[in-house]
Amino acid sequence: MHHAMNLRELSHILGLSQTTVSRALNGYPEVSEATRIRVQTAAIAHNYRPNARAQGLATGRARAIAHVLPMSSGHEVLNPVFAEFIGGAGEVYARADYDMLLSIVPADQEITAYRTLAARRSVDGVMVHAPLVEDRRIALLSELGLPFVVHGRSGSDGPPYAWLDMNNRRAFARGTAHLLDLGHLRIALLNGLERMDFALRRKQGYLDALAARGIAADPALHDSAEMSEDYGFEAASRMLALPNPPTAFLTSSLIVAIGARRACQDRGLVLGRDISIVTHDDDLGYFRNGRDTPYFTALRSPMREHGRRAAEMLLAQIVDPGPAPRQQLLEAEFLTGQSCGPAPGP
Amino acid sequence: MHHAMNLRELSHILGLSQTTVSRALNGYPEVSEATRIRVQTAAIAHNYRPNARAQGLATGRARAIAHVLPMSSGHEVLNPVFAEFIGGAGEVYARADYDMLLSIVPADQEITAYRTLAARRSVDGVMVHAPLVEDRRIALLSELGLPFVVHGRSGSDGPPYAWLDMNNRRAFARGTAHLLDLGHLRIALLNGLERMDFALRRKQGYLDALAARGIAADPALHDSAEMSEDYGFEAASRMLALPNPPTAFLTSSLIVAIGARRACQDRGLVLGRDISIVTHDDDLGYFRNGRDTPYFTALRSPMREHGRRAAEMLLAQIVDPGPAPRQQLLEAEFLTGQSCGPAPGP
DNA sequence: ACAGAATTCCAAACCGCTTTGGAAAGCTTT
DNA sequence: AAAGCTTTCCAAAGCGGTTTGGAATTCTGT
Repeated sequence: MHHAMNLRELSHILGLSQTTVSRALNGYPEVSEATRIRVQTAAIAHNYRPNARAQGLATGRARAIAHVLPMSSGHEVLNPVFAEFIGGAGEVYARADYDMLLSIVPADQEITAYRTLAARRSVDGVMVHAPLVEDRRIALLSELGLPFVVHGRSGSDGPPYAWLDMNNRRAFARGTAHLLDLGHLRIALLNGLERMDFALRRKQGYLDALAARGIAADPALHDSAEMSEDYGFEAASRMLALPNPPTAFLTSSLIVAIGARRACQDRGLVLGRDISIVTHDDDLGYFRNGRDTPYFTALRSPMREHGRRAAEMLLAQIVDPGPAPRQQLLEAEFLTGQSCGPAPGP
Repeated sequence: MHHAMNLRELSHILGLSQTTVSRALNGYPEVSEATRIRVQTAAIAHNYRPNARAQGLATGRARAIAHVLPMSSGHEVLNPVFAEFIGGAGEVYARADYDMLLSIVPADQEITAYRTLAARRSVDGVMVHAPLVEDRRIALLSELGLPFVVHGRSGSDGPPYAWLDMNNRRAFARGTAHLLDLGHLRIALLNGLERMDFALRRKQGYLDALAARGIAADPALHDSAEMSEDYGFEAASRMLALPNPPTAFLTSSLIVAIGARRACQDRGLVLGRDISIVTHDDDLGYFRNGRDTPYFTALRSPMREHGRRAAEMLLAQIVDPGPAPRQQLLEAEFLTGQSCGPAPGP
């Protein structure tokens, strides 16, 4: 275990001042090319890297981004969707030499967590995950003057802010329309929690498509909960046991679809013949919708790519806070799989 | 947007020196209780929190832990198992007022990433994920003098280091024995990548149990790959198509088991009657093995809890580097589900 | 050969905190 | 009232970088 080399020591070794060494390493023009090379090779040879905290203190920039994940007493911490998004964002940060700070805080301390982040100057920016229909974080962060990007949106009013979202409403309208085109009339929606902004928009899309064909939505065919395999299984089982069961499901995630599939299979229903499923697909690395050809007919929206783009937006905003906040609305890709077929005859 | 309050300003407001204010806030005894209260209320009123980088620079401690996740060109970044572990660790860090630094780096730059972390003094400790059978990181971190805890183990030789692992070998021996007890003779193993230490140990456990009954392992009933749903599906499908197919599967994760289940169901086999599955279960929040009663017969090893414990080990080691590195070997819990039955007669 | 410009380097201030070594003030003792 | 303790506070020196304002040196042009 050797002590860490620091700037003073390195400059002593080189017989130069700290100023010159610092400038040589940071690419300032006031230093001759010869000394720059000499300094750089010495830095590598002695394994010198500037102390992150000293550098941060001097420059006033943390070169770090925070992702705050609320942890309710339940289990919804780092779900696979967050994980994939964070993976994408992390790639971008790594390339740009930014650190990622992951804060996992009890849900009721989330606001405090943001305030602390700002007051302590721990990070240069914040990524906001999973916005609610009404989300206080957006106003808070604007007030704190901390650059941020929201993955998703929240409501529709208020001053503009930077966000990146998929067009949930259109995607779910499209999925519903696809099932309607196949003749399905009893289409069930297994949605996420509808205090989440994205889930509400998805429901609106579903209702839009039904309304466009003059079909009344049946409340018995609509459920909303945290997305998990057994939620999909239980909700689908319950609906299939109705006197007038659905002939198709629209699910809000692949995991829910898998649960729904299990429910169908348990009742001996064959997917694509007796029953149809259209699902949203976040394109998770560890849970793919089929290897090469899609298994479920799906609306795909690649989370990893969302993470990359959102991170790039945030970094750009930090480097140049000037321009008005940007927005990106991405369309989901429609994938035809093997999980859909025409509505079975009566 | 207001500027951040700092110590100097706060001390001016209070008419005290920075020293006194700092000591009042950090609980030193040299300050009267009256001024301490006066200082504390003023700090809250003016929303003062010490600048993280200045504090770190002065104390020499970062109050941060790094988790480095290698990102190969494939997709194995933040898999759900990592995510769950990190969630558990993050809870502990938050309670202890530590930050979590998540570094996502290209796999070939992982060693550099650790060196940089050490040289820049970015963190006080490191968590090592997913150790390989031969893992260079352990020697490197020892050499760098950076406290670390390994989640898992690597090989068996070399100087001791801190780790937390489940008893993979015993767990898989037990799972195999359970199937043997049910009369199964053709038991397939769908393992993870066997350059990972945990996967090799699991294979050993499987072989142990077979050997204990004098049964030769059939290479056709053994596969190993990155754990995903479609790997489970494809490997199981392939094996079921053999002239002499397996009557039971032992899978290395719930996700693989779900894929295997799909393969069985596609061939019309009923789980627990025609075919049995025993799986390892990491007890992931978002992918539970049944809601209240287990669906799959499983060896459960709660990842979240692993994360908590490993984080506690690491923090303890940072606070007091004195004692010899600790190790924790946890036993998996055996859960009886509905996925197993006696071997079908010939 | 010399003034003036350009190049190359450095001493010192600063970022915001902690912590050391006293100093000043308040209380007992004798 | 002086001496000796506590109690309470402060000035100043780090921590390890970046950056400003000059100074010393070398390079031009005449």
